[in-house]
Amino acid sequence: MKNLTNRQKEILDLIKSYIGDYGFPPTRADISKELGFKSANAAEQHLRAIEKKGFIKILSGASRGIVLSEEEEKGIPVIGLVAAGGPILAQENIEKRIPVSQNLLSESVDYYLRVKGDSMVDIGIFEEDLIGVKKTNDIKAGSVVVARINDEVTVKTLKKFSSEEVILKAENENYSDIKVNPSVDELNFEGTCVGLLRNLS
Amino acid sequence: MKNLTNRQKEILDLIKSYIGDYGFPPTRADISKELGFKSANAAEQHLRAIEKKGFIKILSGASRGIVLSEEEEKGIPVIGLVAAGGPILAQENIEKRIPVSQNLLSESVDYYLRVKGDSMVDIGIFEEDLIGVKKTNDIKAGSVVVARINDEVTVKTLKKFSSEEVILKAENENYSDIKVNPSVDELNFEGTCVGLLRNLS
DNA sequence: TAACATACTGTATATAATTACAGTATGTTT
DNA sequence: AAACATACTGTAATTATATACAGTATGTTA
Repeated sequence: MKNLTNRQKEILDLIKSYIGDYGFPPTRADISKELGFKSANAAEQHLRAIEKKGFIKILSGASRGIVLSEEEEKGIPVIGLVAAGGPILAQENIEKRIPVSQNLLSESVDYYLRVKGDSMVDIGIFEEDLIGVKKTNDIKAGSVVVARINDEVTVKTLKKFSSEEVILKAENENYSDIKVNPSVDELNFEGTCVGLLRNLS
Repeated sequence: MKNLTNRQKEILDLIKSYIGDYGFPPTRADISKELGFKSANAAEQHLRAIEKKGFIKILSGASRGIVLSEEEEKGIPVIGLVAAGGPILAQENIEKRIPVSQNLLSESVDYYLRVKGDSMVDIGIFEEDLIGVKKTNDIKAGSVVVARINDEVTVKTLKKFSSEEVILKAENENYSDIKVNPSVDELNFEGTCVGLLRNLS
């Protein structure tokens, strides 16, 4: 599936948000009004382009006949084990998908990560829990982060964050802090933990 | 909200199932075709009646402008504090609703209950967490249950369950077991805990 | 440099869709 | 018995919507 241009992304986002608001897709005129087009045909042509790239299906003749493609509806990916080397969201890491539901966790979740190990039990994050992760560069000390140190993905509380030293704290007294020197070790923050799901049944 | 007639229910169900199939509501003609009406006006008048009873909202002028009412979209209720005396799911206890998403927790959840207190921290259930509760009579020792003892609602692990004695265990060493004699105290099981949601952000 | 994609405006038209009005028939409520 | 709700058919008008065609302008790809 080819990539959308920024403008096309804007239009696709508008369609999704319109459906969220009204429960049905917008007309060409609705889209044009929202984005300031003076001709409904601008929207029409964008829709054709987006359809060509496979993100939507246009049902000919039907009013508001815009159908989001499978991929679009799929929902939020759940990541099990992260294969070393690749990006977290690589296809092979995706265990399943959870249907989107906006208000479930207050902030938007980019993916769910299945927790391995017991290093966070003291703040109630247990093995096999799913933590909701938001991809962000806005990393703050004190928050629970998903970090990648030399290709290994770990979930910890960020205790200290400076260019000389980063301290990651396990919330379990049996574990000691992880100290990383960003100039020596490769350190990336994959995101911040904004929520948690657990199946008990 | 008045009750729908059977025919009106059929039409409402058709609308929901159409939305499920296509992602947008049907036109009057679509409804008529599906139900065998020879006039689109039959559908129109049914819609008006259903709107009058509060189950849908018709957006005037908009094609396919049928919006399911709050109650129809329901979602799963979130219960905050439970008012003494009444049923848990009474309207006044419902804090908000979370959109349905079937696969979120593996079993079906009837409602979410906001956890008060720290009596379950040892198994990672913290204050303000939302536990997913399934109403069931199939109560098993070892599972986390929502019980009502003399009108007070509590979440505990069910340790022993017999007609002479019921033992509810707090998962926190600072609390001791609650022993209840069902023939003396009023004891009801509201449901079993099948999952957990937590907002961290 | 030609072909093509992106990103629009502007006009026009066929058809999709809502919706009003006029009926018919049956059953229920006051 | 009158008034009203349900459950439709049938016709028609207006408006909503999709969509084709003709342009303009800019940037990218072969």
